[in-house]
Amino acid sequence: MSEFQLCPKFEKGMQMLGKRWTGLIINQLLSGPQRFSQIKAGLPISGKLLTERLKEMEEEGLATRKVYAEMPVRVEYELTEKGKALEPIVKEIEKWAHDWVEIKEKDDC
Amino acid sequence: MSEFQLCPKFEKGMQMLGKRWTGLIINQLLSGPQRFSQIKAGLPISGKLLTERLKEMEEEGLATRKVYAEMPVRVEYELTEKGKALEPIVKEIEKWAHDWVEIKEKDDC
DNA sequence: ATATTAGGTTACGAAAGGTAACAAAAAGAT
DNA sequence: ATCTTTTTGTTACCTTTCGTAACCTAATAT
Repeated sequence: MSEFQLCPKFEKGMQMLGKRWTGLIINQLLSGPQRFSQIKAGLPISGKLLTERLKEMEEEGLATRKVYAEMPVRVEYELTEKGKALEPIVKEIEKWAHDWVEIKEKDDC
Repeated sequence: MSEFQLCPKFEKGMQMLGKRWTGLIINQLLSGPQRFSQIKAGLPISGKLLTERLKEMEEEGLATRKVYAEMPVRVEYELTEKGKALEPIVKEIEKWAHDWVEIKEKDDC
């Protein structure tokens, strides 16, 4: 017995956000274009996984990758319109987390 | 070099939603308390994973499990206040998916 | 005794995640 | 010319999580 009247668009969206790190990377990029090492410094993610996620995000049309052939090469990632449109979701998650998530230490943020 | 000024509550929230199936299960339960088999019928998830996720959701305080000792046993899962408070997030994801996700087939939903 | 039904659990191979060492490319130093 | 440094990855290797299918339990019905 299997009846999936689930909206495929919604399911797809959930799959994207429901992938480890993706939401946090988007949050990081919401504050503006950033280079690889900056994103990495802001999150407890390994280089391997960050590369992987950024590649996926490019393929999904959430972010763009730009290479600047400078001194040591500079690579910047920037959210597309589609990516920036995720901001309300991230903000709602922030609100919810603030109101409902308990953390041992007194980390009020 | 690692500088994580990331809010732990936010990170925790992201970890919860950023886990496969969790978002879709919450969406399913937003329409009211449901028994195990109903949830399973509404999603392409295996019984094993559904059990696992529901257990995690109980531990996180997102849902409760009630056993009714009837004919064949009936087990119902229901969102807590904390769980119901996720509704705005789910709605935002629905909106975003509707506006931005493209699907091959003409599944407008 | 056997079958049925709901809600799981177990075993096992496949896929994804995490860590750490290594690589490419290009400028600058020796 | 060779060596070093910097940034952005990549590879090898091991652990954890997923996914499928078979099996289990308890209570009734046949």
